[in-house]
Parts: sequence; structure tokens; C-alpha cells
Amino acid sequence: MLKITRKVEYALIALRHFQNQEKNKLTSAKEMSKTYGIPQELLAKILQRLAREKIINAVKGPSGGYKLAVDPKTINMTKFFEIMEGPMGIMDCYFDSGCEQLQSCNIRTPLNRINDSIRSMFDNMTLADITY
Amino acid sequence: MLKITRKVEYALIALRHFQNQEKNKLTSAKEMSKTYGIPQELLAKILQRLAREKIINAVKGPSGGYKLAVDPKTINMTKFFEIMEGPMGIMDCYFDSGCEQLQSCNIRTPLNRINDSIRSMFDNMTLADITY
DNA sequence: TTATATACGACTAAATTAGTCGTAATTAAT
DNA sequence: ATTAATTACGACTAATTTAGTCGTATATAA
Repeated sequence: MLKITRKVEYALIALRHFQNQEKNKLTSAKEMSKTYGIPQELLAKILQRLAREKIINAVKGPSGGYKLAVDPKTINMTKFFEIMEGPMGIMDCYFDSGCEQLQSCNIRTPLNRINDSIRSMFDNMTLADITY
Repeated sequence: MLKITRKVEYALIALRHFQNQEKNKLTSAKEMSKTYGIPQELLAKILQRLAREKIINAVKGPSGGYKLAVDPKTINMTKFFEIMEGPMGIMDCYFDSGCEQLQSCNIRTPLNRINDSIRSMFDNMTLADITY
């Protein structure tokens, strides 16, 4: 419970990698998967996702790879998580409203407060903070 | 990602229920499962868990049930989550150290900071805060 | 032309979470 | 004493989510 997924974890590792890297140096999925011990195909998909979202740039062909496309300061963590995983909330009813129990539910309000605290914590952080 | 489980959710609903209740009134698992639309057997197991942890008292036999055993102010949320679910951390390596990637891992430190923030947020909350 | 990349969706496997079942023990009410 | 309602608890199954793989297409440097 309250765990981040590997998808997010791997994405963060990748981004941190790019930040520690010479600005225009390309890194391929293969190379990176070796360095960090991440399954290549999985990492590839994650990088593709980041590329689709214009967070990194992709260069095709031999000696291609990826590099950062934006300043990490400009991407806040809530947004980042939601790009990778969809809506973030500690309970489903924060977004979904398919809950049958809404009427009898006695914990919605307090859980929403907790949720908001977590979100605001991540709202106030950017990818750059993951660089320390 | 970053979700609480139903186990925790149901436990919170139950506790909130007891708080809104006359102090010594007993509520049975069956009754409560009806009121909140929670599968009875599942709720029963959760209540049993809370009873084992002395958070609620159990009374057996017909017209038995459960009631609060302690002041909710005295139970902090981190502890509560860990009673219900075991160690709480946004990534496994916070507790476990079976991670193969530790050497190459470049995000451990920042994730630990995030983890600590979340924990301290819950450390500073008690079950009573779920009552508001 | 070839080898090395990215792109992407469909698929499978593994792990976690949710829920059920069977059986025992306790006790109030009759 | 007997019965019915309750808690206690572990083993099991089902459902969902997460993790990882595969096949195929496209781009491009050498």
C-alpha cells in the first residue's frame, strides 16, 4: 500500500540519469537497461512514453537514443506521476465516482484531506528535486 | 499507485463508526457489513485483527459485537497502517534490502526523503483525525 | 544493404489484493 | 441442555493490478 510502481521508479531513474549526463549526450534504452539492471523492453516502453510526452527527445537509428528535452524544474511531480500512471489518489472515489457506498461512507472527507496533503506535497516538488 | 487498500479503508470506516457511536454500544460484524455494504466475512476478519491488536474489544455470543477499546487519539496513523498492512514505504528498499540494484540506484536518497515526508505526515495524525 | 535504434500494441506472467469457505469456540436466551 | 448468534482464524479461490515479453514496423547512420 502507498507504493510507487516500477514504471514510475524506472522513469525516475532514467530522468535522474539524464540530469547527471552531459546535456546533449544520447543514451539508448539498451545501454541504460544494462547500467541499471532494468528489463530492456520495459524500460524502452517507459522511455517511449516520456518521449511522447516531450519530456525527453528521441533520436532514431544507430547511435540514437534519448536525452532530456526540458528543464526538470518545469515538471511537477503530481503531473509526472499522472503522466506515468493516470490519476493519483489514495482511494478510487477521489476521481471515479462509481462508488456504491457513497451514501454510507463515513471516511470520505478525512481521506480527501489526506489525499490533498499528499498531492500538495507533490505539487510543490519538481523533477529537479529528485536530483538533490 | 499510492493507494490505500480496502483492508485499511474498511478498518477506518469501522473505527469511524465506533467513534460516532454511544461509547459502550456493541456493533456486530454482520450489522456493520449491512450498514456500509462491506462483505461480511472480510469485515469480520478486519475487526478480528483490530481486536487482536486491542484497538477494539470483542464480545462473543448472541448480541455480542465490538466496541472501541482505546481513545482514538492515542493511535497514530503510521502505526495503524502498519498494523493493518505491514511496513509502509513508497518503495520496497525502504525496509527490505534485497534490492540488486542498490549500487546503481540513483534515486534512493530523494525517494527516502519523500518517504519520510509521507511518514511524518501520518506520524502527526491520529485515528481521531479521521473523525474530524 | 545492413545493423541498430525507436515506436507501439498485444500478449503473458507474476504478484498483490479482495473475497469466500469451513470449522471451532463462546455465550445469551429459551 | 439445546439452539442460535456471535467471534476467531486459517486455508483457499477469484479478481485485479503490475511487471515483463514479444512481434512487427519504421527510421537512419555507416
